[in-house]
Amino acid sequence: MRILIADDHELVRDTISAFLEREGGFEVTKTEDYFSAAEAIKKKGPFDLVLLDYSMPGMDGLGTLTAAKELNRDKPVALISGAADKQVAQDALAAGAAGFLPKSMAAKSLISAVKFMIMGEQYAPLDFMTAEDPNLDHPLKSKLSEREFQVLEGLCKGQSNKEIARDLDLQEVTIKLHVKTLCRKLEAKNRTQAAMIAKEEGLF
Amino acid sequence: MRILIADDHELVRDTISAFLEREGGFEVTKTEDYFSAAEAIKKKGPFDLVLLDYSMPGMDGLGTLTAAKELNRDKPVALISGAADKQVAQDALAAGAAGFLPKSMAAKSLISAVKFMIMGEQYAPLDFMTAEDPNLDHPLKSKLSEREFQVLEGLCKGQSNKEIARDLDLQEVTIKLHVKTLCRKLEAKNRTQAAMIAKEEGLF
DNA sequence: CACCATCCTATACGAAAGGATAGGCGACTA
DNA sequence: TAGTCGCCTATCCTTTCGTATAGGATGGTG
Repeated sequence: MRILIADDHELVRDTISAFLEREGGFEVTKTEDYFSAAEAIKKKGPFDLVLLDYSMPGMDGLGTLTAAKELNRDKPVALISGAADKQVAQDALAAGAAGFLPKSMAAKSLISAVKFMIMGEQYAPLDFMTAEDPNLDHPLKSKLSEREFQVLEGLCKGQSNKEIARDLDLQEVTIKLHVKTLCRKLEAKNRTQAAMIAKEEGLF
Repeated sequence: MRILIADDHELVRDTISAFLEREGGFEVTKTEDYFSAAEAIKKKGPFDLVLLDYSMPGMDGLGTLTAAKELNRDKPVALISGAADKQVAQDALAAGAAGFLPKSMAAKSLISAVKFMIMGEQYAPLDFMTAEDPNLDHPLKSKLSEREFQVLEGLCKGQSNKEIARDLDLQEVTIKLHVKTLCRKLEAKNRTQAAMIAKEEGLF
């Protein structure tokens, strides 16, 4: 079985390929960017599996991935990434990627995953895909002040301004103020919409 | 490789086992309920993989699954199901199941999945796990009348009663009524909480 | 220091929401 | 036919929300 691995981090590239060769008995070709990967695919015919780093020179989103897949005559092409989040993984799989491999995954699982994808299945670590998106420091949290954030939490519980005021030991008018500014920042036109936006962001 | 498959539907049991034997070269043992499955595990030693139907005589939730796993000396035990939803699958995987196989899956993928699980990995169909839970006829939908449901949708968009009334071509007072009864049914104390409840149910 | 931002409070007013009660209408059922 | 139920409308009233405007307290910064 022949595998192409393209990653600009030499360490990653070499350890993964060494492991695949030694433990999995695969024949591995290595390149360090997308351009040379494309070259390799053209020259050395379709590989049984192509692993592309999501963030390396030449990679420009999912278009590059589908291009690679065409080059490889529709044989499986998967993404490797150290940083990308669940959303990217889902999009990639929807776009026809054979799989998504976080660099954090266990080496042993890597072999299984590679074999799995070569068989034509789609792979992604279940815990990775299932995990609630902690959204890396919520974009909201940085926009809102501490107080506004607390008030937003109250909104999400369906509390009235008065109740929130009691909980935070403030006056009701103050809560009103926070609700207003908070709605402006979230581009919500009222408390209900603000609460829904927070919910959609996976907050609370 | 030795596999045990336990399913009370004879057709399912036989077709799957026949396929696994012919195409995968596995040695398959069949039983029709959990009790005889447990017997088989005790007698014929640990299997490389045990497939349990989620709804067959003797199965009582996830406890039965972990029990089977112990019996099988911690070798992989997976669930098969025709009807169970994503939530069950997630819980099963969290409880240590080796995988979750909907009966709808392609036979070819079944072989891959079985091999994958025998290697010690966790398997579940990505599209199944990723899909938004259409929650089989939302429990809410049955409690609420058609109108109330439409109004709830408006609430989730953060619309005012007036806006909802315009959209549904009704009077504002009517919307108020629906909001009130809808809140009572959902045990929400106001529109915001009702919207949050709907959101949590994965609605809209 | 003056300046600015954030947070808190106060007063006031119009808009919206929430609650109660009552009645009309169509559909279904005993 | 009368009774029931879901849906719609109406009136009345209270509470809550949303907005505006103004001012005080604090803490950091040039």
